[in-house]
Amino acid sequence: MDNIPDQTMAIWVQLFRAQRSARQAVDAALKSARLPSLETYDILLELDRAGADGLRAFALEAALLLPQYGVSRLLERLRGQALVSRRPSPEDGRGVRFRITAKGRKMRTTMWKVYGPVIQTQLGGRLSKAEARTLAAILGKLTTPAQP
Amino acid sequence: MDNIPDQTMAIWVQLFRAQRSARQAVDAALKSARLPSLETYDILLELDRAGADGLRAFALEAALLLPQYGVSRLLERLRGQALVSRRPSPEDGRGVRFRITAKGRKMRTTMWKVYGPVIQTQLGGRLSKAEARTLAAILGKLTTPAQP
DNA sequence: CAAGATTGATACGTCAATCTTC
DNA sequence: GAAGATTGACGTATCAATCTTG
Repeated sequence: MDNIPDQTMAIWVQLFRAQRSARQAVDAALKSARLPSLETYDILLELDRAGADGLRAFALEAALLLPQYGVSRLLERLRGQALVSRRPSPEDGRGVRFRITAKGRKMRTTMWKVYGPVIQTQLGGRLSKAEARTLAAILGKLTTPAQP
Repeated sequence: MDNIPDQTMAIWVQLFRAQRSARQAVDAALKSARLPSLETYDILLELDRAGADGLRAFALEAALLLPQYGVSRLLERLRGQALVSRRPSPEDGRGVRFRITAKGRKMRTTMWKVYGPVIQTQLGGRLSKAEARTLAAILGKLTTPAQP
């Protein structure tokens, strides 16, 4: 009657739980340190890597898989906290370039000191090297390849 | 300088992506069929399993790992759509019992017809049985055991 | 006072409409 | 007209305060 194999359901449930468990641990650690969200970290990381030229909003959309308005609203808030700055894009009158500020760079470092150890405890520290390699290989097969 | 091994970061990124990829596929399928969210499905499933006596709100909190107010607000909406019903708990004057309605049961079935095939395509269908077993076993190690 | 549950105020996410420049 | 980006309106999530019964 129910044609979905039990194994599929088991994987789905485990994948869901494992991710939620790790994610909640990170969220809780950041919050208890009164630091911004993981999403903010990801944006700061992208902008830090991008260097002096910064990034266009659509590049952040692609990198973080956020919708346009999500990037727009999030960057608006980060700018309010002076973690990023913006200026019109020189090469495209429609565009905007965002750069990380010195304060933003410092914030990212502070966040990493909390974030890094948590994922080490939650993930790396619970698996042998062989298990970690196996896990990464199998999970890689599950990530959606580009859609038609 | 950076003491978190690359492997830990790799697992975290892959775990995150794999879950997001599957989750987004499910969300998109439900939305394009104009059906309620996965969270709603989970509540309906719990209530369906609970049978005629239904469940207390705090039992749903525990089962779904939602905060109190989350359960309260979500059930309030589901009741608005007549998918669940509520009545005062006979054994505890503070409590409330929620039950799934016939309409709710039908909705759950309808949702499963969309939801099930998507996870089969996204997850089970991409792995061999051996990989699936290995994956489930390793992921099981990552789920947080009870906190002190 | 603690447990169960709800609610007001507020923050954040989402959709569709909009504006500007290409 | 399409791409890049923002915004108003609305729905949902979150926190702290509250209410009731144990």
